[in-house]
Amino acid sequence: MPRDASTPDAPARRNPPRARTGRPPATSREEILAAARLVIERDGWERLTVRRLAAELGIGTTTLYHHVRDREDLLVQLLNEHTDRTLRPDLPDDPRDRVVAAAVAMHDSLAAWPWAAEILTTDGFLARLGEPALRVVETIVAAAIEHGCTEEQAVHLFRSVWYYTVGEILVRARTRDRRPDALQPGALRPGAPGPGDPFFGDGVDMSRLPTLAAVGDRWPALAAQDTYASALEAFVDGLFARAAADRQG
Amino acid sequence: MPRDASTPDAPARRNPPRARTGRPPATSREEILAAARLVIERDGWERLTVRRLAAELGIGTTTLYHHVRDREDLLVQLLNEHTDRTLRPDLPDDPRDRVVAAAVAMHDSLAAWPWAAEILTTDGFLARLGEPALRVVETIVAAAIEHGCTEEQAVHLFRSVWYYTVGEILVRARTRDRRPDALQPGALRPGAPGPGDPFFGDGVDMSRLPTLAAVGDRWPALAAQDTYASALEAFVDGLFARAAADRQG
DNA sequence: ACCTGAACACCGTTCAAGT
DNA sequence: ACCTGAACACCGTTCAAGT
Repeated sequence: MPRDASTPDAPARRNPPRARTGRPPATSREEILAAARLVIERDGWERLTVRRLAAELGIGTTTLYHHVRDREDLLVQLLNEHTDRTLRPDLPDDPRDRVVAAAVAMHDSLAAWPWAAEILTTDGFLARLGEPALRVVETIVAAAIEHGCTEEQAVHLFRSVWYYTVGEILVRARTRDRRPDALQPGALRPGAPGPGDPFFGDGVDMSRLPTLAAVGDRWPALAAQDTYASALEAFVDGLFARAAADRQG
Repeated sequence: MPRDASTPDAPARRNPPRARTGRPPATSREEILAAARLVIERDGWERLTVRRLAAELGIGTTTLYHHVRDREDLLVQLLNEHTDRTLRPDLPDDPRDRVVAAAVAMHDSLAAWPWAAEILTTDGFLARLGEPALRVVETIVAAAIEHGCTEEQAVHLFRSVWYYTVGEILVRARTRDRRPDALQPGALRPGAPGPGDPFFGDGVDMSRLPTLAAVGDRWPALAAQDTYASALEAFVDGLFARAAADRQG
């Protein structure tokens, strides 16, 4: 029976107070996470599989399952380690600005690791977050209450901001770079849209969609502009205004 | 060389004006989509694979690739057919209300099919949408312009609303039902959180997260409440206000 | 006490050949 | 003109055994 795979190695295990019995461990949580980062950096995020990671470490695939519960557990541990290192927001005094700053910090930390997209939406993800990430959640909910929200409104506000943030990261992570010089696999496939093709209307009659037809090929360029923070501010202001109105009656 | 797999069968093919040569087609786009819907309804969305779908139709796996370009193309066709049937929003006269109504209609149509989550974020998804879905995009962008937005602001507004909507659908689709009577696979696994366990703080010191500690176990119940439409209204109002302020200087 | 080969039960996609 | 078996190149996960 393996020891609990999702818990970090107990200190006693790494600094044994007495001689251990049996085989020494072939690897550790730290080595596994380091190897995973190496694979991601060297071969790309798509190449990080349980089998590949084991091969990278020179251990049997099965052995990995003594240190991580499953693939998802590996990913959550990797992300928690990443937020541990990168999520240190500067927090303004004003509660409204604090909500925005905390959300932007969370967004930037997650968006910097495209593979985060794969686990952002898994069940109970929020509850599996490590302390640095939970601190940001705490910051947002507490600031919303400080601004005048009820506890319930504050939780709803966080959740709405979270949906927006997750959606932005997910869509962006899967949107291939459309710069003209970006050479993509499949870019020259006969069916693939090229620079000369219209963005909308592959077989659609655009005469009944005049606004989209007018935007036309400018859509991808407009969509590529980063308006996350500015729309977030609008969202937070709108949510605060609505919450205040709801409290009034 | 197969004919273009992503285009619907030409009418001439289904009603041949003269005798065809060669083998008659073993299946059609319509039969494939109908079989896919059957597999989803009967076996669940996770079970819809290219191989299973071919087996369901009684044809070789390879044959399917004459009718769909790849798995993603199958999914997009399936979703376009779904929106074709379900996306018929009632549109109010007021532009602001029209943006909200169109976004809610789009949300409800997509949220009703949990498997939509898998393709919502694929590259160029918006451009591959069918006419009913594009009509909703048109509605939102046009209404934003009617409300006073520039074309650019209107596109950005749509995109922000889209991120929020996609995030909501994705997170909800992957959040398992937490009602006490919901029996889940793995629910009795030793490591899985039970009703008695705290929601937050699996190994985290909650004393430094007082607000989350105070919310505690009530979080999942609060998170389960549907506030999509109400937060959407706040978002749209906030975006309109900000766009107006930006135009002022 | 810890590690592992081999197997289970699958995937999406493509090639070279049928019919 | 249309269809297909077989293969390619993989997956995550688990079992019954090693050492």
